[in-house]
This record gives sequence, C-alpha cells and structure tokens, in this order.
Amino acid sequence: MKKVTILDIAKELDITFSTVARALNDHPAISKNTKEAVKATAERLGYRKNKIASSLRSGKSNIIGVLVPSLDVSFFSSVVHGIESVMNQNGYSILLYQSQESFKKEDKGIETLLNSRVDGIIASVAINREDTRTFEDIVARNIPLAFFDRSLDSIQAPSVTIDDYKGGYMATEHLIQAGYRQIAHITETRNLTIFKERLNGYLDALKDYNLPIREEMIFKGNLSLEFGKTCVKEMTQRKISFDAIFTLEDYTAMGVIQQLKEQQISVPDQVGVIGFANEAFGSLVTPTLSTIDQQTNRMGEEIAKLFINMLKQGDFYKNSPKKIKLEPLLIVRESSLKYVSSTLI
Amino acid sequence: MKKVTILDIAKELDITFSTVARALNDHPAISKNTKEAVKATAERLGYRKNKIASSLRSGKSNIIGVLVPSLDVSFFSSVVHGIESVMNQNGYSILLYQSQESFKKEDKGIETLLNSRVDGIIASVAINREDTRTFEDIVARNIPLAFFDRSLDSIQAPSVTIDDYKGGYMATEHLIQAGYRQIAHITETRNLTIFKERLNGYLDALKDYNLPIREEMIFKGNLSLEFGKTCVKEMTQRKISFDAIFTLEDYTAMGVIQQLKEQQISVPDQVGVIGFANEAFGSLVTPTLSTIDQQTNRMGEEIAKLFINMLKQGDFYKNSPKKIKLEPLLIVRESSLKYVSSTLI
DNA sequence: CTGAAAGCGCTAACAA
DNA sequence: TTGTTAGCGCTTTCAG
Repeated sequence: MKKVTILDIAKELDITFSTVARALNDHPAISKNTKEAVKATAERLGYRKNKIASSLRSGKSNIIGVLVPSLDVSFFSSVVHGIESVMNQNGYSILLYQSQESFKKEDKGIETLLNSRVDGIIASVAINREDTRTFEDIVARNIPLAFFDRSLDSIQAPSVTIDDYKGGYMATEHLIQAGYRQIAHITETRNLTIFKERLNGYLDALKDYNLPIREEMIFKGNLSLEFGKTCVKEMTQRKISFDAIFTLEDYTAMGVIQQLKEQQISVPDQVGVIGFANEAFGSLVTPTLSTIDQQTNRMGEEIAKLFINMLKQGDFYKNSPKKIKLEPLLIVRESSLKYVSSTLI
Repeated sequence: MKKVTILDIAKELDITFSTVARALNDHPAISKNTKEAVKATAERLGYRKNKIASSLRSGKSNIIGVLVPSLDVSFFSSVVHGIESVMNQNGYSILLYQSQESFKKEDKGIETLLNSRVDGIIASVAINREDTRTFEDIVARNIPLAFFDRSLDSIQAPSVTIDDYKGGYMATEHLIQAGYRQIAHITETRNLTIFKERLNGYLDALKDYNLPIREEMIFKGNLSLEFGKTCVKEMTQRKISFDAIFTLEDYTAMGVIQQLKEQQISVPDQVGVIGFANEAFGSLVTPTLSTIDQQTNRMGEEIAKLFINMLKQGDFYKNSPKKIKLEPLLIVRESSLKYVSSTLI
C-alpha cells in the first residue's frame, strides 16, 4: 500500500490539489459537491493527512511537550493522565519526556521538545535543578510554558500547584485538634519549594496554637519509607517524647507506622500519624492512613485548560502569569483519630 | 528572537546551507574546520534543528506512538515509564495516547498517530475491542506494531506479555501447597485473554492436584474492590465452604480481605488470599498481600528493545513475529501463609 | 467557487 | 571537500 497524497485525490477527480486540500479542511468557499466527492475518494484511497507536512507549512504542530520527573510515581502519572485527556479533547497530542529527576536529562528533554517544534511545554521540574537557563530560553523564544506542582519562581510562567503551605498547616492543625501536642515533622534534605511550604505550614500551625517548636523534632532526610522508620527509632533512642508525626508524604508515614507497630506503640492511641499525597494504599492499610489529597487528576485538567487558553493568546508572556493554587483536601482516617479510634476498632 | 535556520548560519559563514546541514550532521566529507565553525555559529545564533522539516524530508520522525488504556492504572504507567526510558536512550520520543478503555477512542488514537507519521506503534488494547480492522491497517501499511500485555491474537505482530496461565497456576498451586483445599477464584465478566488465561491456570492447578472444580466457587464480575466483598458475602450467604481465594488482581483481593475481617474470619488462618499484579499497597497492608508480580518495568524495557530491533529491519512482517512471555513471579506474603502466620503475628 | 504558484526547512543525489 | 538542485506534502496568498 503506497502512500496517498492530496495529489492522488486531485488526479482521480481531475481537479487541482489545492482544491482537494481546501475540501479536506472544510474551507467555506468549496461547494458541497466537491467536498463530498473529495472526501469520498479520500476514504476510498485510504488517504491520511500528513501532519508533518502541514506542521512544517503552518508552523503549528498541535503537539504539546510534557516533561515530568517519572511516570513511575503515581502522582505524576495521574496528572499526565489528566493532561492527556483534556488535551486530546482539544485536538492536541502529547509528546512525553521523563527527566528521571535529573536536570541534565531535563535540559536534553527541553531541547528535544523544542526541536520537535511542540506548540508548548508543560513541565514539573526535576528535584535537583539549580540554574534556570533552559527554562528561560523557552520563554525567550515566546513558546508557551506552564508548570504544575513543582514550578520555578524566577520564571514568569503560569502554574497550577496545590497550596502546600496550607496543606502542611491543615495536617498539623488537624493533629492538634485531635488532641496531639508533641508533633514531629519529617521533611526533605533537598531544597524543594513544595516541601519547604509544607514545613512552613507545620511551623505556623504550631505557633498559632501556642505549641513550642522543637528543632530536634524536625527531621530532614530522603523521601522514603525507610527514613520514616529511622526517625521513629531515633526519637526513641534519644528519648524525645512525641505523640504525633506529620510526614511530607505517605510512604514515609507508612515507615513511621511500621516502626511504631514494631515497637508496640499503638497508632493512633499513643501516636497519631498523618501523611501527604493520598496514595492509593492509604485507605487499605491498617490503621487507614490520614493524609492530604492533592487533587492530582484535577491538577492535570486545570493545567491543560489553562494551557489551552494560553495557546489562544498571541504574545504569551505579556500579561502577568496566572498562578492557580488548588486547595489541599484533608482526608481524615484512622491513623490520626486518637479518641474515636478505640470505638472504631 | 526569530527562528534561525541553516540558511542563516550559511550566510554568516559565507558557505552554502547544504554544507551547513552536513556539518551539523557530522557528515564524514566535511573538514574539521568548517564543522567547528558551523557548530560554533549555530550555538551562537541559538540554532535548533527543525525536526519537522527533517522528518518530512527523510520520512522518519523518530517518534513512536504509545497507545494505552489509561495512565491512571499503575500497571500501564509503569510500563510506559520503562518504554520511554529505553526509547529515549535510543533517540526516540514518545507520542502518548490513552484509549480510556474505549475501542472508538483507540481507533481515533491510531488514526492520529498514523497521521503524525510515527515510526511505529506500541499498544495495549482496550478492554472492549471487538473488530481488529484498525490494527490490521497498521500492519497493511507496513508500519511497525507491537503489543504488550493485552495483544490481539489475529494480528501477526510481536508482543511482550506475561504468562498469565502460568501466573494463575502458580498462585493456585501456592495456595494448595500452603494447605488450602477449597479455593475460590474471582475473575472478569469481560472476555479478555489475560483473565481467561489466569482462570485456566487456576483450573489446571486444581486438576493436577486432584481437587474438585466447583462452578459455584468461580465468580465473574467487574474488576473492583467492591466485587471482592460481594463474593465473600455471597459465599457466606449461600453457605459455600471455602478456605482460600485467588483473585484476578490485587484490589479485588483487598475487598476480599476487608470483608473477611468484617466477618471476623481470620486471614490467613481460616482463609488464605492471593491477588495478582503486585500493586504498591500489597506490602503495606495488614496482613501483607501475597500476589503475582508482572514485572512491569521489565515489560516496558523488553517491548522497547524488541521494538527497536524491529525498526532496524526492512520488511517488518516478513518473519513470524517474536512473542516474548515473561515469567510471572510469585510473591509470598502473609495473606497466604496458613501455618507460619501465627508465629509471624 | 477553483486554479496557480510559492515556500515551510531540511535531506540527499549528483556535480564539480 | 563543497556547491547545486530537487523535492518531501502540505497551507495559503493572489488570481481568475
């Protein structure tokens, strides 16, 4: 089966190929008859429009580059799911690139996407990014750029994030209101805005409720289940008394719970635990895990919608960028319900 | 910043644009001097090769279409993760499309990918697919096609799947060897090869161990946690005696466990449970869930490698297609360890 | 309502 | 080692 072009259709019908092109694109100035004839023979010959050729000519590819750290993290795959769904409905395709949390690969990714002449880029930046030049370059070329979740403050691009500060505050406040007083927090060594914000929320909640902030109860490590265990062990060893732990994400919280169980400390009666991210397992474990939901699918849809609006503008960066902050949602489950828990179990 | 082409570089250096093109592509017949000069000015002017133009001219896009049901299912996002990683290392980009389990969207997706002139398509077919015409079309056009996990037997394309029959057999055999004798199975109503294979494995294991096959212990429903609960309730109501359940996937298994707990039936002492898929939560729940691992990342890598080899051939479908079956891995955890469990808890 | 013609930016065969 | 030239298949302006 050799490839069919508009020229083949034109010959078949004894008209010019430009008429064919117009007919296929539903150009208003083409008669119903020719349109129908053209579409019929196109179908009959098995014609498929060559998007590459039209992209080259028109300067629009109808492809959006999506750059994320890793699809193996459910948060990102969920957002990408949302992005693809909305973009698809609007006639765009997704060119996918994973940075694997390396800014070098991220730079390579941006180059590839730019070379592929995507109509814009949606990104969530790698955890170890330092300079922002490659991203500045995108803006300098006046190519639409938007961030989700992890954005770069120095870049004047729109973004959809969740209010991590508020999330941190809500989680901590919830623990306080549930009756806990000595609340530890586990965060990340690496310097990511989202984690700092969660920490700030934690700190401010303590202040607002007149609880002391104790440095030895704030742990910095690498995002992992293992580190959750380590922190509990350390507090026990150093005889730091605590009655609740708020962790920067859910896997760490699971580590905490596992270690507490190991040490025969009951959750939530002796120690309350709340995580962050609302991973799928939270409702399945015992005790079920309280957490903060990040509205991942919604985030994907919002960023996609915002992006589509941006694409409609001419000069993408003339207005100050729209920054959407989604509300975090507090999901209260068993792991943080001190008083009620005894009746639940 | 206006766009820079090879012509701009050529003018700058007072050579022809074809020399520039060759220099940029490291053509052997170009002198070191010119190459360096060209690359330097390319860099200086901020030149980026227009992949669209080269694709149009060369007939190769270096883009692979990936068509999956939904990235919101961790199995698929994990495989796509593997595919992107390997493809990326080999200079290919991924154009992503989700069918959302609808064959209509799948057809649209194939059309879009074909129109985008991808160099090939890697797909996992939608659950409700009936006719196979769109896929036949891909083959007819001699465009590389490969399946993973869910393939179409009537299409002569390579595939990477796991041995679902063996997985079903292993799961059942494990339960038998652990001392269970009355083993129920929960499967899907819809007619998907992979689920049928798991069922067949279950049936054959029972036969091989001389255990009776009882129709009333095989439940067909819709893949969900809720249906797991329903089945347990039904067996209890109908006073069907059972001491183990093998479910077609992990969420259903969770439903089973939750309902058993609800009814004060102890897992694994009274009833053993094993799932399928090795979802992330399996190692976190109580009791931890035994399951069959599908080697998702490996599957992504294998299909990508296989595909890259395929791309190197000329006539893609002249040889009989390579079908790789990955070994399922039995993951034994607490939910199926009848005798040991008491010492574990 | 339809045709003629130019050209998007690159690759590659053929010349020199 | 470099230049010349002809397209890839389409969009789009200008004519008619």
